[in-house]
Amino acid sequence: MTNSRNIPAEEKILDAAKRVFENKGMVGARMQEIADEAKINKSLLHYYYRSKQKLFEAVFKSAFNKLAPQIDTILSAEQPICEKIKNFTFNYTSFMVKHPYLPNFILQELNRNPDFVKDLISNNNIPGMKKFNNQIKEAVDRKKIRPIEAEQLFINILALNIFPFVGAPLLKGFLETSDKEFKNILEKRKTQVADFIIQSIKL
Amino acid sequence: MTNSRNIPAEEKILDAAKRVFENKGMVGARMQEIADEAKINKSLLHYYYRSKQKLFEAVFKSAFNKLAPQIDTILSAEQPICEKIKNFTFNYTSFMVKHPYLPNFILQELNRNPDFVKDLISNNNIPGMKKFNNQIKEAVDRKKIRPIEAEQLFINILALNIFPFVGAPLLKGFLETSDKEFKNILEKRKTQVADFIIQSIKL
DNA sequence: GTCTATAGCCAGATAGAC
DNA sequence: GTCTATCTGGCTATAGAC
Repeated sequence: MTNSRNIPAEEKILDAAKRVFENKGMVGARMQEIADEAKINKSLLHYYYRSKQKLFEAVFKSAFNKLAPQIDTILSAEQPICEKIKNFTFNYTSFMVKHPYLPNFILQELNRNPDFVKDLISNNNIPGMKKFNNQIKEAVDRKKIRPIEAEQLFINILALNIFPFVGAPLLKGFLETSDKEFKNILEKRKTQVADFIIQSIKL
Repeated sequence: MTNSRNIPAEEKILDAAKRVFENKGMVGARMQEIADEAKINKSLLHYYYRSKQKLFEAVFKSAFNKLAPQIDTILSAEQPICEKIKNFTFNYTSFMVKHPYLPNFILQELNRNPDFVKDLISNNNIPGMKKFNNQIKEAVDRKKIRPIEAEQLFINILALNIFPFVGAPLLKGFLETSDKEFKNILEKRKTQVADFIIQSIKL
């Protein structure tokens, strides 16, 4: 029964909530700020989402459901390993440049409440490590790549791709770069990270 | 004029504040919880540190001053590049296994307030990238390592070492490992990360 | 569905006795 | 220096008119 001509209030709220929560986190966010951002009365937030916690969960799930499929491609896409790494690196970094707060938001909230992960991953039909494990074992056995454990390779791939966004302020500090220069560095990483990894595992 | 026989209150407060802030962050921490943790009356916190903000800053600076010198060794230690990477990886991971909340705390707060970095790094007589830049350029020119930009290598080294701690809940979820197994994986990284990097840059 | 007003709680900070 | 009691403000959440 929502007003169907304009953008429905429920949607405006969720959009605003995403912006505020992703910036300030669950604890730092204020319902008033979300209402202002949505240009809507504060009590409507409760009308549509009952509580701050419920609104937060809607935002968090939506964010996680954006990130998880990206990561999943590394695990289960049907591609030779090197091609996979190249594609993932390029796609992931392109995506994150557009949503730079996303990884930080997710990691911050997961560290606050580590139990979240289990629900989310099992609900999200993620095939887990099995397939990736097999792919790496096979590639090692057939002497296509140097011996490496699938787990360690997986961590390395995620680390090299995700950390530049989570650690941006630290990196900017040590590198003494402006925001613009840093963006440039990220741009280069779209291809260089894959090269770095492949160089390390190729025979 | 502080009581000098027992552990001084000021010190007990700072210790307790470290534990609480590093767990909950500035916004999530409660003065009452810090007081309880220190087994001290809440108003003493204000007596010694005036405000939550001031207490937080003391904790944050102390944390940053633990982390920064570690990172600095990558930039300015007098060692051949490969040896440097091996030492850093081993030392950093050993250190972080003992303080697993530290990197997450620092990154979270830096993302909340990115301007912090400038003060901290300039006050901390960190020589910056210059030396590292020269070292890498020279190694490349003398054909000791494959061509790579110092900035990118620096980011890669930090990413591979820091991310496993910041991203632990996410990684545990995807890898489907228990805490114990994950600790084991980290243990292996003390040497494997260096091998991974060196493999990638060696000729 | 949308608004105003306010209840109810909790946290940081201070006053003031000892 | 340390304690108890309390002020003050800010925030989530709800009641109730329209």
